[in-house]
Amino acid sequence: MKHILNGNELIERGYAPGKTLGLALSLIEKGFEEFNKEELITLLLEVKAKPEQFIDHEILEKLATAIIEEAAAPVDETIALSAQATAYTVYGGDQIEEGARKQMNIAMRLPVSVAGALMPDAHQGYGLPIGGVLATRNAIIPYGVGVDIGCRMALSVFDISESHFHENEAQFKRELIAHTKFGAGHGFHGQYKADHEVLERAEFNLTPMIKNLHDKAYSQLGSSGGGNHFVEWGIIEFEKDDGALNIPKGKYLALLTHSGSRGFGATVAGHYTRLAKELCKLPQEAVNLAYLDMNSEAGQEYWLAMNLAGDYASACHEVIHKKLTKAIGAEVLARVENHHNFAWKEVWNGEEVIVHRKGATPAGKGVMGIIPGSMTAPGFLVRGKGETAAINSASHGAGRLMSRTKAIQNISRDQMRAILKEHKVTLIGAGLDEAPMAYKDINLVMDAQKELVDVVARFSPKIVRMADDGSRED
DNA sequence: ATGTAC
Repeated sequence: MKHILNGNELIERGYAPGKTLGLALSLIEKGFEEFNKEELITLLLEVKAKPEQFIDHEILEKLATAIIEEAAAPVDETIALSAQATAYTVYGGDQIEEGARKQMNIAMRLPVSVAGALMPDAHQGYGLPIGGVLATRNAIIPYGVGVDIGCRMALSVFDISESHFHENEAQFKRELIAHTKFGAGHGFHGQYKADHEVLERAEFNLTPMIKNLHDKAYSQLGSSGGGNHFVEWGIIEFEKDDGALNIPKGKYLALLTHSGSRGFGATVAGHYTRLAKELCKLPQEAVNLAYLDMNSEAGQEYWLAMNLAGDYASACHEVIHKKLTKAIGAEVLARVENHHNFAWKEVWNGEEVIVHRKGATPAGKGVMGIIPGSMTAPGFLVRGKGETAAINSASHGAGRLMSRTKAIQNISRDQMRAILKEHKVTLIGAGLDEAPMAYKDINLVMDAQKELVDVVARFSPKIVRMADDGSRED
């Protein structure tokens, strides 16, 4: 090397480390033989101070251009992640895929993260894993709630015996077909549209975007959508009297529904995720965890819209249950419901936090919830034990064993028919991606969360309706 | 999860 000038000397004299420093060091090798070290430093500091005077310089033009560009570039607003992830508890660890753990590790490095937990049905999602619970300080993460805001379960227990149900299965199947609606984009039209007071809520006027969704929300009220959503008749068994629900031990007909906030919630989720990504710049590995400050206008807007979507999802279940209860002429003995894609303000370890449950069932002490299995595996009515390490949560189901594509490739129609026959389950709709074999063993998942919930009753699906195979439904 | 890309 011709010159004895090194990078550290330039940094000491006020050159910022990075692209321009490297450029300066390489360019001085292309000439300046007559310059001594001090003269070189003076020259380079001059370029840095007044780059515009050097933009026509034969050698230093590139350096001057880079300095001007750097000065014009916006300040890097990226929020740094903590080097160390805050510790969190994993339930059913040996059944949880690596991708879900990696995502949770990143979430636990957010500056707003207070506590987290992975439920035994956890698997990889966008941002926060499905089956992930995250408590934050004064921040709400749209992708920590999930795309289907207010996705939830609802159960009605009827005063109808198992034998009465079996003697009239054809009628129950008929009513299930008559009063439910499945498929992406689908809803009710004209006189078939349902009504509910949620449609009168003032929050529908919160923003023009939300106002524009009112018609769609009206039309889709009481519909179920697609994917893993279902409406099913089944038999629920209480092995002992339940005082809280006032249900004597025994078997009853029950209706179990799984669906969310349809197109309304999906559009709200998409809008505020995009907004959060604009307002909250995070490193590449964490972009889908962009959060909104709860005190900001956007944060407050999302909070109201999310709660509206949650109430709308609840209303959809209520409409389905009312229609079917009326159709079969039954009396409802008990009703249980819960969100499993939502965020709540809760106190955890003495601090008010925002608890995000993305595919997780609230399981505070004494809180009832529903954890479905699959179309042939049992679902469970549970009572939370209020486990602090799990942030008062439990799994939201069995969790997937195979991705949708893998299930379609690996499971045959015959296998599907055989397992339905074996469990005496009648199925309307559904593709192979929802086959029972695509899911983990719910019994193993329940075993892994004995510290989180007690089982109150066991639900066995009998007549299940889901959306037809994806692609062509029109 | 959702109509088809704000």
